[in-house]
Amino acid sequence: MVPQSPRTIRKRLIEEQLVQGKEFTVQLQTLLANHKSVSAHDLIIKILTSFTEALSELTVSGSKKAPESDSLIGSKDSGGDLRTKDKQVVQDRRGCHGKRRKTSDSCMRECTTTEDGHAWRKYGQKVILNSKYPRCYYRCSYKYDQECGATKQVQRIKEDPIIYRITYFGHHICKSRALREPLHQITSEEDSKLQLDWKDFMLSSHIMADDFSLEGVVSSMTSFDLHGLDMVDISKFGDFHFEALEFS
DNA sequence: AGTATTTGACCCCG
DNA sequence: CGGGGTCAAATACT
Repeated sequence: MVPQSPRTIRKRLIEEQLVQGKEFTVQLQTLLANHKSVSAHDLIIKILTSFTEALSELTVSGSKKAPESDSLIGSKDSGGDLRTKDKQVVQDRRGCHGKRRKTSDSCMRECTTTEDGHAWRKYGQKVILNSKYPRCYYRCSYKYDQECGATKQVQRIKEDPIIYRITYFGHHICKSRALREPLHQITSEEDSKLQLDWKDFMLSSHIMADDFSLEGVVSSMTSFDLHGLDMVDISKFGDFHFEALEFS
């Protein structure tokens, strides 16, 4: 008997949780098909527990994120070397936040679309050394509404077909845009686009086939809370998204 | 008018 | 010291 490494054990635990989550969801699908939505909430809770367990396993190491000391007006930090310029604005704290650590939890994927079902607000763009295309910085649109700390970076890496490298940081604790909108407000055109976007997103996760892609899928799933599920057509996510959960 | 994006300033960290 | 992440004023959009 070869002793299993902690990594292997963790991976097995995560796999168990995800497989269980998959089974629960299949049950839920059957249940909803039979219009017995009474115990659906129980199943949803089980599903969320499974994914949350798996997610916490994935993020337990290296996720010691520095709390964002959001701009306290007037409290200059110890450095405080605001450059002297004619147009200097007093108490300008631009760029005062700590640089993101490489160890902070992140996942990367390469997609043909930047759409991922979440609402993002662009807050910056930078030219990157030795890169043909600029890198764009996005934060969750609900950063302040729902204190959601998720961010992502998008950088085009290839033309024809256009491929974007998208790096996600943090996890959404908000309800995503798609889930906030009542189903009847989504036009058929938007609906089919959403499906394509999701398919592309999930397929790209499959292509990446590493721990991080798995984390991305799981973090996406955990944003489906009870209220969201009330509004969303679950069958939309039924056919394709689990193929991304298979371990390679 | 309210909201989103652009863009240069600012500064942390390797 | 400079690359790159974030801020926020200016600008564009709806």
